[in-house]
Amino acid sequence: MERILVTSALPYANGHIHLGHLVEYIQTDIWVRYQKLRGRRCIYVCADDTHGTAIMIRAQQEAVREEELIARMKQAHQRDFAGFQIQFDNYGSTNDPENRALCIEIWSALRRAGLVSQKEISQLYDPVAKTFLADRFVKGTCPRCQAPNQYGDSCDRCGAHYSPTDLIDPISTISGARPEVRSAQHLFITIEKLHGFLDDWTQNSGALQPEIANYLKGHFLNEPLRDWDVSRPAPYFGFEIPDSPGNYWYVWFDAPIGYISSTKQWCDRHGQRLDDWWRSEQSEIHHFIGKDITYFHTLFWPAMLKVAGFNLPKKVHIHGFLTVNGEKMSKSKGTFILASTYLQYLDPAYLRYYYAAKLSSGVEDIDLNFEEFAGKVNADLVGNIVNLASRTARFVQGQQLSAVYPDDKGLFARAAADAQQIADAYQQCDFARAIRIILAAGDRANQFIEQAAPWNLRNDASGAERLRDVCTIGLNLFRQIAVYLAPVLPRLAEQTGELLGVPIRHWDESQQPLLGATVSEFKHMLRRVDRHKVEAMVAASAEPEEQQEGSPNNLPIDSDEALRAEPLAPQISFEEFAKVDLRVARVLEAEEVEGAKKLLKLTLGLGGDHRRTVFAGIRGHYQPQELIGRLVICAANLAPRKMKFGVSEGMIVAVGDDSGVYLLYPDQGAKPGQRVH
RNA sequence: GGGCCCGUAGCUCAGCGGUCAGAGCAGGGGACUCAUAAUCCCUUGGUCGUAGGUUCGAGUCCUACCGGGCCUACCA
Repeated sequence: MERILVTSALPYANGHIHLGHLVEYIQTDIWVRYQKLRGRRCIYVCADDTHGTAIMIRAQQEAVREEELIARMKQAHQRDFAGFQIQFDNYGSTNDPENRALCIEIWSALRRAGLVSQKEISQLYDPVAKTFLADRFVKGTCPRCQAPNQYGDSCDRCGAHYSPTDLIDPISTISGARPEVRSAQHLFITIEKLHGFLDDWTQNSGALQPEIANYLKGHFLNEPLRDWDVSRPAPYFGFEIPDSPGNYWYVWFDAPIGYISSTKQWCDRHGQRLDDWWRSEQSEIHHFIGKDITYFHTLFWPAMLKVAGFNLPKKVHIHGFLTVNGEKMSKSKGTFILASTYLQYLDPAYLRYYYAAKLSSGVEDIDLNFEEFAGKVNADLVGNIVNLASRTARFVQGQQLSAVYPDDKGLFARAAADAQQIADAYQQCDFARAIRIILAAGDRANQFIEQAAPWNLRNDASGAERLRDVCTIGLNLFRQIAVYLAPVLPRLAEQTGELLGVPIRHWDESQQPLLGATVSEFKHMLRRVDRHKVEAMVAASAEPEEQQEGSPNNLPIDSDEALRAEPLAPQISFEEFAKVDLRVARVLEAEEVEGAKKLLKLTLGLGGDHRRTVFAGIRGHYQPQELIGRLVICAANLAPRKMKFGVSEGMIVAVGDDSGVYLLYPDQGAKPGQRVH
């Protein structure tokens, strides 16, 4: 195939990217990077989905123009994606002029095919906000079970389905006004006329996973397809329909067209013809979507493409949802984690790897379990894979790898032969299988190094050649794995290129060992997951208001063990307390103290040039790296104390004993130098 | 109401009609010390949700039931 065009679903401009979205974008990005690594001509396009009532209302609430809102959100989305190394070839917007032009083109085709009809629809209307109300913007009392505060389409208490006009005492969630029933003319697409085509395409084209094909057959295609309502009366934020003034295309009509218009933008920038990508036998289209938007992409969208003469998707890859610690993401539990929040605390490589290790080609949900997340990354990635480089490169720093590949008992050849299986797994989106095969190669490599014991060869001149050979093998086995993992961990592939002086560019580099290359100084490629940071991320994501809603009965029952172990000190006066000057300080530097078992040497900043050197007995409980930048509380007027390793000019406040030490941190907003009162 | 998916060791999963059901992590024991408390070796652990059926033979196919998740078109 000459060209491969890949898309992810267009994120809605009404909210920020969170870890649930990222399942899809990371999955797609891995697949695209795999294709590119194989040397295939592949582009990855996406865009912001910007239209609809929700955007209009939000813009009203924030008192900005819609264009401003969506521009701001697009910028935020792109920054989040870049932070996770998701590499789009083009990122557009459904509000771009290219999209309008393509909407018109496809609309005309639907008109010409006689598929557009007009019908009058009765809908609830908010007279205050002056807008028609989608079901989700209406609340009221369930007509069946009398449950209050139910949405306009169904009751989550008794499960009844009804029309919003059946609700008792309905109110608009936008203005609080009582909605009235109004009717308006809507435009419909008679998708039933394409029923035969959809039967065939969904069941026989191979574009859909079997369970999806089944689902469609059992649910939609077993009866006449209902007409699809594709217009909304003004006011609506979207494109006005040229031949139906006052009506706008429903957001789900123009959203998928964004796939094409984003491609168009890329083509215009690269001197390519759009038709070579969207109307060509030599091009295949792959959509990656979540299961919630299945029918839009497997019924309406193929119907539109068919009528307008575009290529049909070669494959619609449908994935499940993300749960966190086994439950739906929850704002109150701090498991509704935004991409930007994650990036403040953790390396994106962790999540890319973790998702890859859990993703298969099915539509099952995947669970992000933080305990497993930390364990998997630390054990598999750092302990097994990266450790291969870490434990061999240092022996041959600044030297060259052997000129002839030494006898490695067939290890390199064996892993080279795995390439086909790994490639198949990537191609089928069964990344979990790819990772399993790759990890097995890592295990074999570690076993080899264990047996070859390079550390026993280094001090012996006669062992120098053998040492070089062993490290040549170890580093090549590592590099081979880095090639296989390059789609998942692009940064690791880059670092491997830097270490060995030859960049990784192609899958086939897994097939031949690298010889004679000069080994650079080894630098850590990936740090272990710091569980404190995971906790901090969850804490930062928790919405405090909802936490307070928790019943007092849910408070943990604390033992008085700590109090008994260390009884309260004698009472003091306020004046005595006030003598202690506690200050907020920022950790500017942190390092382990040579020769000391428990001490870390910290440089604290109190703002401006005011600095203190403090020795704290927290080594083993905190990594120096993780402390840098944090705010702590320091006893600032304590007399300096000479210690074996230098003078300590204060103390930092912490609780605990040898079994665990916990630093105290000021809440957000505190500034260095502020006094504790 | 209808539909789809899932239910295999404490956890995450592999196994998709045929050797005594496997891996990683966690747990237990040992070795090593090059490495980011990394690595290596050994080891504990499952009547494969339940009950029937098809078959010479079933986690593996069929049926029912139980449990969990999700979807159900003028919701983005």
